[in-house]
Amino acid sequence: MGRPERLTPAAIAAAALRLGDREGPAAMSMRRIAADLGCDPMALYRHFANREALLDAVADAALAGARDPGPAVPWDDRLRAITTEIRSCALRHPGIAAHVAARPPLGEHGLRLGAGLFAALTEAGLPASDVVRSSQALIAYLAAALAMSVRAGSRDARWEQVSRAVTGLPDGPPGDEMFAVGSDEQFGYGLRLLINGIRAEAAGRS
Amino acid sequence: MGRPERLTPAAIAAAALRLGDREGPAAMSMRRIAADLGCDPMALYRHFANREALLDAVADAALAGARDPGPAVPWDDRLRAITTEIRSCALRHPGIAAHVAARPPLGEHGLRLGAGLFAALTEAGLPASDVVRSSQALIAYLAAALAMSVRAGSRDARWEQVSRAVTGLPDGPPGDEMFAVGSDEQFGYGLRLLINGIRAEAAGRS
DNA sequence: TGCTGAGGTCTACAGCGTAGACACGGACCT
DNA sequence: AGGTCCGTGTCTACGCTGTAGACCTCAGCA
Repeated sequence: MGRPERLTPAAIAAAALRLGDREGPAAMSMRRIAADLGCDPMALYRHFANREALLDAVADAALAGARDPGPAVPWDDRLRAITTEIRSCALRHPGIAAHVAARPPLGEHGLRLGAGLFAALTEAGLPASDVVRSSQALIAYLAAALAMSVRAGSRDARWEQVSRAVTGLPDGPPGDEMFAVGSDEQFGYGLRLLINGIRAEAAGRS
Repeated sequence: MGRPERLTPAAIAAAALRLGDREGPAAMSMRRIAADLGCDPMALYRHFANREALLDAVADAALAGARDPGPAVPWDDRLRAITTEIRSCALRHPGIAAHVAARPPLGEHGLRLGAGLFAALTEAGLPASDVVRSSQALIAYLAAALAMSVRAGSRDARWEQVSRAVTGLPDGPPGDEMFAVGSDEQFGYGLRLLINGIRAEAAGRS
C-alpha cells in the first residue's frame, strides 16, 4: 500500500490492523506489515521495541470505536454496555480478536474503557478492593469469551463436541443451538451471571 | 533424555511437559522436544498430526492430577473444587499453564472434569441449556484467570498499572495487595461472583 | 560549514514447522 | 524360505520468522 511520507506508530498500527482483517492474524508478521507499508521490516523497529509492542498498539486501535455510555445510565446497564461494545468492536476485526483478548488493555482506549468499568462498579456500591476484583473478573470473562467466539466463528466445533460428549446427547436437533459456543446469547448469559453475582455482593455489604 | 525403546504419544507428551516445566513454554518446539527425547524432530509427526495436536496432549497431561470430589458434596462446593483443582494443577506447571488456558479441554482429563461441572450444574437445578451456558462461562473465566495468574507470576505488573492508573491511586501501601492480579484470592472472588449468579439463576427458575 | 542524531535500509543469523523421499525392521502371507 | 508390506525413525530441504548490527542519507542546527 502507499506509504505516508513519514512512518508513525499510529499509521503502522492501522496498516497492521487492515492487514489482519484482510488476511488473518498469521499475516501480521513484521515482514508482511512492512511490505504492506512499502518499507523495510527493520523500519518498524524504529517505532516499536518489538513485535509484541506493535501488537499491543494494534489491539488498542481495534478498540477505538468502543463507547462508554457514561454515568447517565444505571451501573449494571453500563457494565453490559461497555463489555458488549468491547466484544463487538473486537469481533469486527475477527482476524485479530484473539490478539485483543490475549493482552491486557493498556492502550488509550483500553484504559478509557477500564475506567468506565471501575466507575460503574463503584456506583454499584462495592468497596474499592472489590471494585478491582470484580473488574478483573469481568475482563477475564470478556477476554476468554471473546477468544471462544473467535475460535467458534473460524473453525472450532470442538467445544461443541465437548458439550455433546459430556451430556451424552447425539448430534442434530433438538438442542442444536444449545451448544452454540461463543454466541452473543452465550456471552450475554455469562455476563448476567457475573452481574447478578456483583449485585448480590453489593447488596450483602450495604 | 533417555528414550524409551519405542516412542508413544504419552511418552512424548510427558517429555514435552517436563521440558516446558524446566525451560519455559518457548522451549517446547518440535526440535527441542525431539532433542530431549534423543530422536529426530520428524519422528514426532508419526504420533501427532502437528505441533498443535502435540500441545493439546501436553495440556491434557498437565490436568492428570485434578480430582473431582464427585456427587457426594453439594453442587457449589463441587464447582469450587473442580475449578480450583484445575487451576492449581495448571499452575503446578507454570511454564505451560498458558497453553492449558488457551485450548479447549478435549483430552481424557479435560472431558472428565467437564463432565463433573455438568453434573454439578445439573444438580444445582438449572435446565439443560443453562447447564451448557454456565459451564462455558465457568470455563471461560477459569481459562482467563489462569492466563492472568501466569502472566502475573512471570513478569507482568501491567495489570496492576491499569488498576492504579484508573483508580488514580499512587504506588505502595495502603492497598498494595488490592491490586494483586491473578492471586488465589482474586480468583476465588470471581468464582464466587459466578457461583452466586448461578445460584440466583437456579432460584429464579425453580 | 560541519556535526549530529533520527529514520530507513541492508545483510545476516539462528531458529521455526513441516513436506517429501529414503532406510530399516518386524509381521504376515504364500 | 522368500517376498511383500507397512509402521517407524531419519535425512534433507524449503520458506518463513523475529531481530541484532552496521551502514547510508538527510534535515536541523550551531
